[in-house]
Amino acid sequence: MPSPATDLLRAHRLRVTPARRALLAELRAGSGALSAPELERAVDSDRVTVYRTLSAFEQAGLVHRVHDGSGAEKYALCSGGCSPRGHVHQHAHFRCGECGRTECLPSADAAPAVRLPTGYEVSERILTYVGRCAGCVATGDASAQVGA
Amino acid sequence: MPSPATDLLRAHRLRVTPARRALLAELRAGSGALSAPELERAVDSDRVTVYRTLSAFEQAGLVHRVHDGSGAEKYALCSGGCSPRGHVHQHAHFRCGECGRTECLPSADAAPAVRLPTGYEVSERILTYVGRCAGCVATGDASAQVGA
DNA sequence: GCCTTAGTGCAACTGTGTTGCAAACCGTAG
DNA sequence: CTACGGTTTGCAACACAGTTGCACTAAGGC
Repeated sequence: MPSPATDLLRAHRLRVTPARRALLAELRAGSGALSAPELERAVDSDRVTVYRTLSAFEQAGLVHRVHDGSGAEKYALCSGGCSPRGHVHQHAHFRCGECGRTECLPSADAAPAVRLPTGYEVSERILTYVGRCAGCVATGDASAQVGA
Repeated sequence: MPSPATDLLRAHRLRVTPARRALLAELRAGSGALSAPELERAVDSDRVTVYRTLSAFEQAGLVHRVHDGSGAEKYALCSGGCSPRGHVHQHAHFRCGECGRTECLPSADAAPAVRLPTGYEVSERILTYVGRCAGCVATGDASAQVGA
C-alpha cells in the first residue's frame, strides 16, 4: 500500500526516492508555502538535493514558486490545473510579517485593471499581501508592534 | 548653485556627501528601479555604503523598495506622499523578464477584491507584473522566447 | 578652523541558491 | 532475482546579495 506521497510522485511521472517522498510529505503536512532552507531542515537531505527536487517538482507541475517579498523563494503544492506544460495559478499569497508564514489565498481571480504602457506583454502576475495572520493578531493583541 | 540631488537631500534632512549625491543622481537618471549591485557599479562607492545609503534614503522617505520577484531587492525614487513616518504607494511594478528592467506603474489603485481569511490584517500589498517591455517586444519580435 | 556626529571603506561573515563530479540508487528488462 | 542504464544524491566548491564591526574620514554647526 503506497503512501499518498508515492502515489503523487508516480502520477506525475517522477521517480520515487526517499528524499522525494520526505520532501513531498513535508510540503503536504506544512500548511502554506515553505522555503528551501525550511524544507532542508525538515527532511534531512542535502541542500542541493532539496533545490533540485523542488525544480523537478515544479517542472512536473507538482509545486509552484511563491514570491512573498521576504527575499527567499518559497514553494507550495499546486492545487490542480498545473502540468509540465505550464502552471496556472493567478492566486494571491499572504505572508505574516510576524511569524513569517506564507500561505496561498483562494483565488478570486481579481485581475486589477492596471493599465500597462502600450506594447507591454504580461506573462505573470505576483500578488502578495503582507500583514499579520489571525494567530499572531490574537496572541500579539491589537496593533501592537506594527503601529509604533 | 546646488544640484537637484543636493536640494533633494537637504529637503529630506540628509547630509550631503559625494556618495549620496552620486547615488541619488543615478536613481534619478535611471528609469525605473535599480538594484543595489547595479547602483554599486554605477557610483563607485563601496557595496556597504550603497546599502546603508539606501536604507537612509528609505527611512527619509526618498526611495522605496521594490519587490519584483527577481530575487534581488530594487529601489526607486518615491514620487511623493512619502515621509519618514511612512511610505504610501500601493502602485504596481512591472519587470521585463528579458532585459531585467523594473519600473513603477502609474497607480490605478486597483485593490483587487481578494477575500482574506477572518482575523487577518494587511499592512502592505505587493503587486508585480512580469512580462516583456515594449522595447524587448519590438526587438525580439512576436512571442519568440516565451511561448516555445 | 575646531569639534562632534554621521558617513565611509575594508574585512569578514551569513544566508540563499548554483554547478561539477563521483558514488549510490530506482526502475526496467532480461 | 540479477544486471544494466540513466537518475538522483551528496560533497565540495562556488557565486551573489546583503549585513556587521571597527577604524578612519568628512560634513556641518559653532
